[in-house]
Amino acid sequence: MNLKFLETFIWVARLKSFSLAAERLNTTQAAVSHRIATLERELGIRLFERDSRDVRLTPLGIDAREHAERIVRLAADFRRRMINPASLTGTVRIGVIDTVVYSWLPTLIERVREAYPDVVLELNAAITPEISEDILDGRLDLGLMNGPVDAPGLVNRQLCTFACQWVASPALAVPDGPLEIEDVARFPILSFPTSSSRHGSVVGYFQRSGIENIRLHTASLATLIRLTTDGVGLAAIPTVTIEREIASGALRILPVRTEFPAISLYAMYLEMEDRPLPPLIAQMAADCATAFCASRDPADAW
Amino acid sequence: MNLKFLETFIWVARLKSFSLAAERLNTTQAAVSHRIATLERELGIRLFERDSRDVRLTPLGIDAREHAERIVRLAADFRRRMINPASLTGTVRIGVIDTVVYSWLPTLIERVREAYPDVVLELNAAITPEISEDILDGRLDLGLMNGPVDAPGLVNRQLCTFACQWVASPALAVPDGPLEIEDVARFPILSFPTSSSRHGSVVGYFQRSGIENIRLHTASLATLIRLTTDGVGLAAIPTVTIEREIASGALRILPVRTEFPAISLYAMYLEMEDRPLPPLIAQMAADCATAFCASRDPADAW
DNA sequence: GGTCTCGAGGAACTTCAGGTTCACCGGAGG
DNA sequence: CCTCCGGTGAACCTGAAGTTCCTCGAGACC
Repeated sequence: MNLKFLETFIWVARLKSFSLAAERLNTTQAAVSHRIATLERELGIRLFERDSRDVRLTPLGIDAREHAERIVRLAADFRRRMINPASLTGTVRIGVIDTVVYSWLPTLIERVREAYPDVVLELNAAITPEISEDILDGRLDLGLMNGPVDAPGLVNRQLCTFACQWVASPALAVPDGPLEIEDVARFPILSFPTSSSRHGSVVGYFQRSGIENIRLHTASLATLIRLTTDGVGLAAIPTVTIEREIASGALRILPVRTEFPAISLYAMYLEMEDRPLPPLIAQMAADCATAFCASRDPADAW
Repeated sequence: MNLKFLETFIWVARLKSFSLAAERLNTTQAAVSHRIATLERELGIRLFERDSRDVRLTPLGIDAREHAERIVRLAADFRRRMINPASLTGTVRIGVIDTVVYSWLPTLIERVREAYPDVVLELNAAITPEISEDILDGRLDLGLMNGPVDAPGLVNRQLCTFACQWVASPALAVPDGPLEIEDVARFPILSFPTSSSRHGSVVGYFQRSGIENIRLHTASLATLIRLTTDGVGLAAIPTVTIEREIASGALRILPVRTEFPAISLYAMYLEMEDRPLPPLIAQMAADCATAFCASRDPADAW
């Protein structure tokens, strides 16, 4: 019995397909078929019921899966704990959303450099749905993004939550004092890229209050901030990412009654026997996020 | 990472020697060296401190050993639970002491035949020290004997305890009524083979009462029973092994004040990744022993 | 009904991890 | 100083596992 075989078994069970599991494990479908057949022969039991339609676990297989997952998890844990950080090498491809870039990402990069001097980070700023797809398709190793995302085998690790506030340039003619959501909707709204999860929050925010006709502009966070400081409109942004603009007076927080929902950041990766780094870096990210929140107003970040 | 490598690591840690571990694992010392080196390279840490004197675990190695044992145990457990009994084949070499032969061994053989039809049992009756040595040297797979025995990697599983009573032939001129230990010592004493653990009990029994000069004869249990029924002397024997002789009146139990110590039976085997049968048969032996005790006077067997 | 597609399984060949053999080395001990 | 003992390193070998390619069976679609 072999850990790789158990891992293969788990992936076939998760994805209910030999060929998808093969793809995920970077091997051929025949190899997966062979591994499962070997396991079944070794144990003398049938793990999967196959027909041309799909692949299902047998009752014994369901049992076996639980055991197998425990063993593989324990083995991964062993590696993670025992491995010497200095000996880790290679490249980790990380997908990040802008919110992370503008909060604790620099700290994380610094800490990774210190802890794993021979590890190269390849950072890709993108939006959550793109990142999660890239992780599932093996183009990225780790995502730092909105969550959680539910997909077979995807580990979601919560990092922190950031409060969002409506902000505007002081130059913009926004009345002083408490604002209703309708007051906000009179201005152009600057939102995140159309297919991003954050864009959905903005649209949902107004829909819940029955407001339909809003003027929406979309852009990435950096551009958003720039446009907002330029007085193009209002934006709901995690306050921790615009500390400088608020301090300098380039942006001011608007006291809107209907609170904009906070966003939760997650680290995500596929648990793989031969890739110890993603969970380790996810752990560091959690540490960085916690440290970051501790140094901020608990109303803004927790 | 590979379960076989972890198992090798554990054995080197247990035996504190590469070559002994190699012997135990039926491979060459170079292979063991290679496996450890691979593990150490993979983890980037040193697991053992070697010098010409001996092999010791490093502090990190001590940590690793605990994790490794947990993983290997879980994997063995997985096999044991999932494996289809009907698919098990091969020969299991079992060492048994006579007490087991004369109590529940036939039941065990029957049950094994039913549960594992393709498994061949090779039985060897011997005394405890011989059996345990044969297990440690790989000449036997399982022992059913006195215990416990403490040796690295040896699993001791308690099965049952049998009370021992002094018995004699009614033909022998043993006075009726309660006997003192000194009364017993006046007769020739029939004991177990000199190097057996049971022989030690007999000698110790008299020594504790300060009795030195006893006439001792030694033989295996079967011969012992025969000699005792023939009136050669007295013997302290597990009552459950001489039920027939007592029922027929060939032997009678002597009411000796100083109780002879009961004996505990254990199943013993070396936990090995690729040998699922010994623990399974040990489990069946425990079941047989429990059933056997349940059908006897709880004062005789428990 | 023919045929197209999709996924599992099987056969033959290839690859490489891991094993074996053997020479070497360093310390202990006569 | 020599020898023994036990671990290491290197070269070569073996076999388990992987790859490639083919077959097969079951829908799905025309």
